[in-house]
Amino acid sequence: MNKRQLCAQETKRKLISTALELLKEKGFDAINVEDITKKAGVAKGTFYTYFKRKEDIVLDISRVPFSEIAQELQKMSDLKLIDKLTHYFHRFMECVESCGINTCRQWTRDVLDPNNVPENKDGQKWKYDYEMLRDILANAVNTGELKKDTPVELLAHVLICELYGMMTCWCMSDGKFEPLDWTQKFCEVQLSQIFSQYITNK
Amino acid sequence: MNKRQLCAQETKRKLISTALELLKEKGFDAINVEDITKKAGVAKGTFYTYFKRKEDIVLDISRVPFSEIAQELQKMSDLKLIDKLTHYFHRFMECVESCGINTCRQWTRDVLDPNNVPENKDGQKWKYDYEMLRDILANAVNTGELKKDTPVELLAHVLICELYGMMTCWCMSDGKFEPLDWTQKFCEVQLSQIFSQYITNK
DNA sequence: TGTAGTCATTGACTTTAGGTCAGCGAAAGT
DNA sequence: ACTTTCGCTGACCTAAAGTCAATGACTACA
Repeated sequence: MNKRQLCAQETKRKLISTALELLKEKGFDAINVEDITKKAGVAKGTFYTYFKRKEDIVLDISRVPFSEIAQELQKMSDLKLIDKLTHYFHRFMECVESCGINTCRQWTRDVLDPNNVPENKDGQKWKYDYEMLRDILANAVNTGELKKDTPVELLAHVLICELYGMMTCWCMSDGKFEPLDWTQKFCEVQLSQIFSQYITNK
Repeated sequence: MNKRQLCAQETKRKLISTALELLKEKGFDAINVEDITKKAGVAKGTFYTYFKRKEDIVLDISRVPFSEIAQELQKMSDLKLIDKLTHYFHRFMECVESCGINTCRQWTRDVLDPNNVPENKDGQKWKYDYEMLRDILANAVNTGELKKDTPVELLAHVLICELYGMMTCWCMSDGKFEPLDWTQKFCEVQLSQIFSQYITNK
């Protein structure tokens, strides 16, 4: 990687971190592209070298932390199903919370943006999350931790709805509850409940 | 109500129904205020007599159908808890689906809009829905259908997250699954599961 | 029935901010 | 040393949200 590429990478990183700061502080609608570029020390046009639209930078902000969760899960294949799911829920909400409610709110709005929903775009993130959960469950069926007749897809769908719903409700509530507390309670009280009739005692 | 007020009411109704048509067809971002007013046969300025911002009309579209659900539930006080909840989930998703995915998507984006989140604004709709569910559960505790030690708030929260999550995921999926089918399956397979340890056999 | 007042309606106008692009110059390639 | 590449610049463009003074049909009251 040569000097020019390093500079470009640094500029993009600077834009993303500056945008995150401003988003946390003021929210997406209250800032404009020039606010971001001025604070980052570049010209307005530079923004559009890295992001097609103002909204796109929000999706980039979350990309790194979320991709880490997937990597973590692969290293935990020996954990029990409930513990694995608890970890996933916990880490997901941890990412959500660390980005701040303004960022998370705009991220959700972005993902619901018709421009991002079509195939292969960021609106499909929910699908990767769903598939990850489905694979975890399917794996538990294979290892015999869950019964053969477990409705894997339905349960994965229930879980993904719960997760995204928790995030959505948190944003709607304007941060009136602690997402990590609720997640923990949910995992403690409801996770085993949801799986009770499918879990074996192996 | 005099002629002038009737005309005004009719104009607003016309704007709302025209907007719903256009939203279903093209989506929020693809239409502008003039598209709505032209098709409704009024001038652009008239729009702003009834709605402060372009976004506000979407919230009004959903107000009537959703308020009907609350009324229905009050007439069903003799139903069993699970049946009551099943009805609520079913009717909620029916409203969601009948508005069309574009409208629903924008409605969710609207409700997440920082301008609508503060106290007393439409962003708090989730709270009314949560309170409605909480009251249904609290009532079931009073009648003895649920045990005294039922964690009413946690369960109401789980349900509201599931409901809003289902809607959010449907929008994100670009309509790749049938919300009514999924709701029905969820109610059949999971509702009794969620309450299993709290339900009495009275 | 006449007249003063109200208010829904109008559409030209303002404003704002997202997005474009031709040109620049430092770095890379030869 | 010369050419090419490409990240960066910022003045400029443009679309569309939102404003407002003027209008005239309707209401209210004498």
